[in-house]
Amino acid sequence: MAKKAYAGLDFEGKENDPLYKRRHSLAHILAQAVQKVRPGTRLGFGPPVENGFYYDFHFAEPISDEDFGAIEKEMRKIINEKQPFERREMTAAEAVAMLNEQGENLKAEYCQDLASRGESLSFYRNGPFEDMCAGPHVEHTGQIPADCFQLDSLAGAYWRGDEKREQLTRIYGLAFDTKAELKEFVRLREEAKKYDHRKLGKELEIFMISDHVGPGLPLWMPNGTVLRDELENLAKEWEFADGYQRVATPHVTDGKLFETSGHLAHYKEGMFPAMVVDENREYYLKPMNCPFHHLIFGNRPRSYREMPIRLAEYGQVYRYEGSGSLAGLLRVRGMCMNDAHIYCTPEQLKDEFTKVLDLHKRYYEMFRLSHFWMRLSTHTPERLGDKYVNMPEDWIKSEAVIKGILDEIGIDYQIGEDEAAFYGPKVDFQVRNVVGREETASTNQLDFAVPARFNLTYVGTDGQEHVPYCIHRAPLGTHERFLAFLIEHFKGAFPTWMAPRQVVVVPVHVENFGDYAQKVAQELFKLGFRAEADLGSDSFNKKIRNAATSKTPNIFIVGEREQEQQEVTWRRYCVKEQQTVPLARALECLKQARSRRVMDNFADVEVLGLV
RNA sequence: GCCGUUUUAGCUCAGGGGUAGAGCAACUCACUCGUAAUGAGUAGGUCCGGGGUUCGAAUCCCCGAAGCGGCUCCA
Repeated sequence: MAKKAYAGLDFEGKENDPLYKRRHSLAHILAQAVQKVRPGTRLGFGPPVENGFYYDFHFAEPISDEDFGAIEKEMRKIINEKQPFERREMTAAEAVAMLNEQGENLKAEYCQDLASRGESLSFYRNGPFEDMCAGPHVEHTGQIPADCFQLDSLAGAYWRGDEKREQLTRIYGLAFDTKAELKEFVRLREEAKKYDHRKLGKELEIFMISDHVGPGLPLWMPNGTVLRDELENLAKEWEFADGYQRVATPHVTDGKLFETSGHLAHYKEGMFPAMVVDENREYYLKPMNCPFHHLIFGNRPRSYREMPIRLAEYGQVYRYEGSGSLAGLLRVRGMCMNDAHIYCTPEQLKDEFTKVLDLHKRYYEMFRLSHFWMRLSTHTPERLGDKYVNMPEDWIKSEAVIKGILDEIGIDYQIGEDEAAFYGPKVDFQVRNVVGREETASTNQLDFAVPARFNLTYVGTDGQEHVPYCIHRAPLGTHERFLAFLIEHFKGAFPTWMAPRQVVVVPVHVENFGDYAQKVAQELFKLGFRAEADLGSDSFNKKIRNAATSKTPNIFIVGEREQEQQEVTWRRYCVKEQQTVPLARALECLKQARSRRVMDNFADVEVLGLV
């Protein structure tokens, strides 16, 4: 069931899909229009993509999205002209000569490469425009509805994805089957902005990023810290049950540690620069926890009898991410990993790796993340000794083991060729949440190289020393990314067990029922709930509104009847109906919801039925 | 890091060469209300930072920072 990955998109077998063809043809139409509006513009690539198409251009003069109107107008004109697409083939020499004569040096270069690989070159012409292209296309431009596309955005993009090459200007366009679908896509995208974790994180006071500290270094506010703590408690419980032991290690270290591990050789530019102190020792902020765990494992001789050894840590790490790639909590420079390293024997590898993948599934199912798939990142033999450790047999063997496990588990997976870590293959989990954000939630690696560098061994049944395998695993990835993802998935409304404020008690009238409200809040507080009575001077309606806009999962309303009967009227954030129940029962239900980690932020989940 | 773009009160935003405006939030007073905004008042700004042009810059120009959309990278 392995699929070939196409840069995050799966176009396999879609070339003949009519929408794919229209998007592809629209890219050509865009290029034709741009060259009309801006003569002398050179062409890069212009493929169809998930929601439309793009084309990369090299402009003589900078362009802005204010030019979109003119370009779109030209595109619609081309569509009106019903230009037929005509395919022709050329020899490489002819094509290169023609492209060079046209001044299309980028295309000519690519053409050269294809020709040297002996590939045949096809060209598509429509109207005055011709582009080297594998096709297929619509028969004529009139087959594209003029109201089903729009130009979307402008972006920089390197020629052939290489940052050392020319920076081109990419124009993105959206295109769908119908105008309604286009409008719906734009609407949903706007809607999703309301749930962006950066917006909700600010509104709900979850985290802040201050320029006084620096970009990519989030400060977790009280509400956000509750979320982290709850997540951490969950992980601790599950890891305890799975036989993990917790460890804690420093944020800085002598750089020799990362020389030994190989990280300094492979990822130095991704680390904060060294601090030189005492006797010119170079200290680094740690970008990874593994070498520390390796030292703990290697602290004394180990026997096969105590394997596997599973060392877990919520470890804070620091990576110098490029300034342009920072994004809210999704890409930061200081982050806390749900990290662990499992040291095991070759015989235990399959079992341990399977358990790790199963743990992922448990988390995703629990958080109702139903759209996830795996990506197996493998090595390429040509880059052994350079990007990858030169241990060809271990690569082949371990990739086969992991493939076997993935096929057995039966979750969809893609192969990411040439994307492994330097010390072994990776298995990433890719997740999509309810607002459509797609992220790598966690990356897990098999490591058959670094333990040996730390001289890690265990004594086997044969009395000989063996080097253990190491599984790096982080099912919740980092606090930062995972919570960013959850904030959006939950649209800011957390289940009772996680919610920063779990219950707010609202009296109908403060003077008359304020004392009872306070008593209810006290009861909740005694049970360890994060609860509060709203005794302020706002109107009753305003208090309900405040409780709702703060996305507090439970509102307890108390008035005359509730006070007399020792009841509360329970209104859940996500549910329209409310119910009046005895206080004792409400407390018991909440306790259950908390201890069972019920996902009561979803409307279909019942809470009152828990007792 | 690269390309494009944005930055005005705690928040969301309007304005624009003659030294700033709204709503919400905050604070004060009155109101005490049965299911999503009670009313009145008060206070609040180095218009991102630095330089330049100008009689005068928040507004125009240059440099920088940060945010956003992409690209590159992502142990």
